[in-house]
Amino acid sequence: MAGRKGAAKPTIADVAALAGVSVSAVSKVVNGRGSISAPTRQRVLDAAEKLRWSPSATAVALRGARTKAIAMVASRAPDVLAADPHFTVLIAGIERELAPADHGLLLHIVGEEPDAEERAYRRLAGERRVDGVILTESRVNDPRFQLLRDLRLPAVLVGEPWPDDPVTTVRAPAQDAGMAEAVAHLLDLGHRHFAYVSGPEDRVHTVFRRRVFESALAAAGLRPGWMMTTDFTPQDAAMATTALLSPKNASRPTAVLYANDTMAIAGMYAARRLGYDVPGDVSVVGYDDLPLGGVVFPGLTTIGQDLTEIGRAAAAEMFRLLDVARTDETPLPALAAPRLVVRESTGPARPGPGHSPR
Amino acid sequence: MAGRKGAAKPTIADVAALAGVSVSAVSKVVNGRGSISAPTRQRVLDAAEKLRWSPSATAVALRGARTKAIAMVASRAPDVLAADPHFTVLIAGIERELAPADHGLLLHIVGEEPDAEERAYRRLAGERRVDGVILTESRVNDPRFQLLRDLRLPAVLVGEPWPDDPVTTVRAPAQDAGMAEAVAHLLDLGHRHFAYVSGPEDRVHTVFRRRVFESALAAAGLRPGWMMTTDFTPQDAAMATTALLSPKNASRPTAVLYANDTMAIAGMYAARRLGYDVPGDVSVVGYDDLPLGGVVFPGLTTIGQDLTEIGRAAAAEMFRLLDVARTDETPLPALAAPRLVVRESTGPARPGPGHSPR
DNA sequence: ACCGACAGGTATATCGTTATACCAAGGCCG
DNA sequence: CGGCCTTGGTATAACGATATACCTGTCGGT
Repeated sequence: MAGRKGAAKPTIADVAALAGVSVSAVSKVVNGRGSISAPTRQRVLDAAEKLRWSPSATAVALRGARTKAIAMVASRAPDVLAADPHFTVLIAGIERELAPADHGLLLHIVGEEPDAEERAYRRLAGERRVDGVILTESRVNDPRFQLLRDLRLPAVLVGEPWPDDPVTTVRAPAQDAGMAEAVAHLLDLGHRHFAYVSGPEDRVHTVFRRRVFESALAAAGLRPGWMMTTDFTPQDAAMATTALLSPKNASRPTAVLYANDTMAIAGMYAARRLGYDVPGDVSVVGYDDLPLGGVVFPGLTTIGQDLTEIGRAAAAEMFRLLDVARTDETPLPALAAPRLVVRESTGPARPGPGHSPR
Repeated sequence: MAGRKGAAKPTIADVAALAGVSVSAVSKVVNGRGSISAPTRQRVLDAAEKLRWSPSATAVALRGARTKAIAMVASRAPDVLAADPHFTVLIAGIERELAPADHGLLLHIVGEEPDAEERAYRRLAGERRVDGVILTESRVNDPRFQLLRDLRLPAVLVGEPWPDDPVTTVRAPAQDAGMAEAVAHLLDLGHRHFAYVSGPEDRVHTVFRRRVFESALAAAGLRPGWMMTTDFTPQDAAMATTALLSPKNASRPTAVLYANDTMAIAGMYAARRLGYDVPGDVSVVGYDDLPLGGVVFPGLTTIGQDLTEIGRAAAAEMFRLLDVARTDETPLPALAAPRLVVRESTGPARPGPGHSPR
């Protein structure tokens, strides 16, 4: 019952035959290149419509044109991805630009082993599957940029690059604004003992935000607070928080900042589990402003960035690199700087440091 | 400094020239087809290695072979994706099978408009970009199966299909086991007033789980409880919960089940915000068992399923459909039925229904 | 009346790979 | 020793679309 028309997929030759013209004529019509009379054009269009024909992407790609596909390689362990929708939101933004321009997004999730990642890139480039690559999570001395350069694959990085890394980058202006605002907010509330729970050490944004964090404290005449490194999982964040707030820790922080929202949420409840009140005993700040932060209780104070817009901007930048005309000519709005979103997880510091639970 | 070798990408002809053989010989070596003497084979392999050559995916695809790419189309609004890592985990599982077999995953995130989705499929099929499609979120009278059949694109559905929908399906056995277990658990704890907060009505799993929920209650001689429909966002779940627990609601439920974990977490804190204790006043149950449920406080009791394994199984099933040999010959373990994971968000029902907050 | 320009097409080489058909040389058997 | 198989290759035609080169009328200008 389904598609009783001939079994095989139609080719440009079928369309030409049905329209009674040559294949060249069909090609010209669909690409608007030569000069074809209106009636002929219409016959071709009708024939294509009738046969449900559209040019084979592989044939077009082989002919030397573009693949019309962009790759994104995410190198995080599955259980990290399982907790944090960060990537999904970014991807949704990328797709918003790609889809209307008829480009596809080839997604690769590779483990954290570095050679697995390199192999993935080599395959992508060697097989000429994609026109470009969007990268995230820049690392210190990231080998990927040089690799992609060698492979002659255009690349766009989302987020902060290591200084002088030669790569096109998309990021909001005033990257440090959010963190600075958060520290100011907490200082206002009387906090003097801080901790920062970061992601892995090799991530540029870990190093970068840590630096902003420390200099904001230094500007207030405070020594850098506690620095905890995690693997980005909420479990690890909970463990780090438990260690920070342990009664054995004589100089417990009263304010803890986390590198993403899910870690902050995990930390917030780890504190509660220990008997601390949030924000009464400990103030908590996240990063990203994902929807979940708005519905937990207490609501999560966090540093917000519009990941969807950042994704769109990255895709648009890739199109610029590839010289692809965006379908929607209206320029994308400028990216907004990260901003502090104050909810309920931050509050006045209790007088005197080193207070105990209960 | 980068790649001072000739600028252009090497082709099979370059390899053949360097090895001093014909292109056919090279092709035979890399595909292991004809009979080639060991020394010749080695020279070819060395040449390929030296030039960093690998066969162009487009050329191979054009030749009539496979694209070596699978598509997955997710049709959820971006803000839903932003909250729920469900898809990311599934995708990670799919990739685990695809990557070693050198297959790519082409991801499309389309809005919820139904024609946008159809267009996406038509493009994928028309352009012959992928060998098959993995579907999720089966809908009632889902038009996609017939469409993909017409387009002759192999499809694998993840999750419960509408009865008699003609599609290859991957799902755990005893789909209703988890929900039944949860209801039994709550009955044991003395609960008699239930609510179910579901996703959109047109999703098959909404209808299906609702039915299991109702029949489990009926088996205990109870009338079906409250049924709330949401758009899957945590915000909507919070609103639904607030309505359920409103003092104006004379027959408030003492146990609420949610269609996913983020909704359950949102619901749990909506209840707390109203002054109810969880699990003291209200018990809460989620679905999926994502990592976050283990770190919130109180820990989320939820119906767990191994989404990563389900993703793997879907990819493996696709390979079976496409007649692609899996690289890892060891058969995948059978999928486990959804099971209740008891944490802290469920507890004994307070005597007497209709209790008030505080 | 003849030339050139132009509209409206057609024929064909090309992209990189693989499969089919083919071929040459050597060994084995009757 | 002639015929036939096997080994180790080579030449070439696809795959589907596009761009280049080419052809054929028709019209305008001189």
